Amino acid sequence: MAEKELPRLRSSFSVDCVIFGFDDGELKILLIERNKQPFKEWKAIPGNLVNDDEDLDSAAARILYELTGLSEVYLEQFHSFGEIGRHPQGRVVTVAYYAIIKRFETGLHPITNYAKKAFWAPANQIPELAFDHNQIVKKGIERLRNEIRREPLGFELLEENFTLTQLQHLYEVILEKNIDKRNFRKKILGFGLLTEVKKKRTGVSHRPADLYKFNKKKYQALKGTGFVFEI
Amino acid sequence: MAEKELPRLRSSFSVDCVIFGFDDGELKILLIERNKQPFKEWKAIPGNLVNDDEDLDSAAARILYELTGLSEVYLEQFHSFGEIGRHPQGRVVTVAYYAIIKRFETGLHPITNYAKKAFWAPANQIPELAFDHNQIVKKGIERLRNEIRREPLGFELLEENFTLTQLQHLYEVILEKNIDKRNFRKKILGFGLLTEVKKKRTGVSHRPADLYKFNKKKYQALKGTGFVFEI
DNA sequence: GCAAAAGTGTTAACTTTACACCCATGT
DNA sequence: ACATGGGTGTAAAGTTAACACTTTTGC
Repeated sequence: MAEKELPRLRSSFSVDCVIFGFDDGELKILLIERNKQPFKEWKAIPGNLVNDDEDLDSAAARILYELTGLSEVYLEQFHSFGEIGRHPQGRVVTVAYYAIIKRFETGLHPITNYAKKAFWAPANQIPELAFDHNQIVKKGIERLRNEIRREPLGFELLEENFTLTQLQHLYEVILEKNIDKRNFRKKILGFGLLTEVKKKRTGVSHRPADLYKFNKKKYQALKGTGFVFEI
Repeated sequence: MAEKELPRLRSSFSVDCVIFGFDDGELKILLIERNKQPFKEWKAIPGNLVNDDEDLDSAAARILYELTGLSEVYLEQFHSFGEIGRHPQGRVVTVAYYAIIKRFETGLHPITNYAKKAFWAPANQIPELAFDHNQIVKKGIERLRNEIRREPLGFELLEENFTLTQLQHLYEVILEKNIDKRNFRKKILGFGLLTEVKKKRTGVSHRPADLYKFNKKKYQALKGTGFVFEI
């Protein structure tokens, strides 16, 4: 902790975001190095106080945008944390969101002053973080693991066009189990939600894989009629 | 709305509880009639501001206790609501919890001043409520419906000893679908989590049903080894 | 031609669904 | 004896799990 006396805040609330990306065959989380007290220079997940004229969802979207420049992103509230001593300057309840972004799309140019820098850390090697952020990250990962089985979130983590092997690998990493290739393909193609696109995947020294993209509109329509995506 | 000018609150947070009971073959929700401005005399779900020296979970437990006298109860946070205009007196973010209680155990003696009276309303006939409480109730019911399929919450709604028909009926009402009697029994007994107790169910003019109770300890143990309860 | 990942079907095990009759009690 | 809900098993359909070889490309 090692903080000096800081002014007391009035009771207040904030939003913190667990931002997931997938790269190098790993699930990653976006961290910042804080540029402000308290916990100045500590690593943390992006978060900030909510403005008086701002919804929670808008605050989460703003924080994400300030950090990544991305705006059309899967973003969902998952839990609020309000232990008495979680913030050294006063009572701050935080509402935690998780976001899923296509990692490759963003160059991480924080247009905000609260982050000295931003970087990706592997989800299973998160360093000690400010506040109760380790707890928030833990709960966020749990939630992602649960949700990704019943909602087609995996596609949000990959480029628009992807191979079935990439997709399978993503599920294997997040769910921490091996999946049979043939059964996986049978099931995922059986949903009829993937459209095959021109064969590509060039530059690899082996047979090039077919590329697919996820048909989001079709999923939305099916979902309305009671269809449940389930891996 | 029809409220007169009221003092502005500082930005603050509260806890609201969707309290479920099951009775007369119906899912019920505990409502109060408010005794205080704003929304004095409106119907609402129980809720209150969180004290400065109180965790969110403790606040939820306190509110439940004040209303029902119950304390060892399934109680879980499910969503926070923070739209800008949701509270007429200022910015109040509320953290919503749902609680599941054995309906018969409590006599509803509110030991609190914020409720004029408390009463049970059928979950599908909720009147117009104060604040955004209708929205909170709606989301709470959705959550219960999802959770009850994967967590053995149904038992929390019944008396300690119950018949399989009662249990089946509960699932039918909450999930809004018919369930085959033989298949239901096969599955639920197959988990090995129900212990048969002395035959009773007296006073009914037909063959008396066997009574069972849920073995919570066994469930906890199994859960630790990866077992998933699923209806 | 070799290394590397892509692609492809069948069978057995298991799970889910559908379905109908006799039983124990109170009146 | 009759009305009422309690209790029971089997077979077909569907789903999941296990498993191995050929194909296409770059080098």
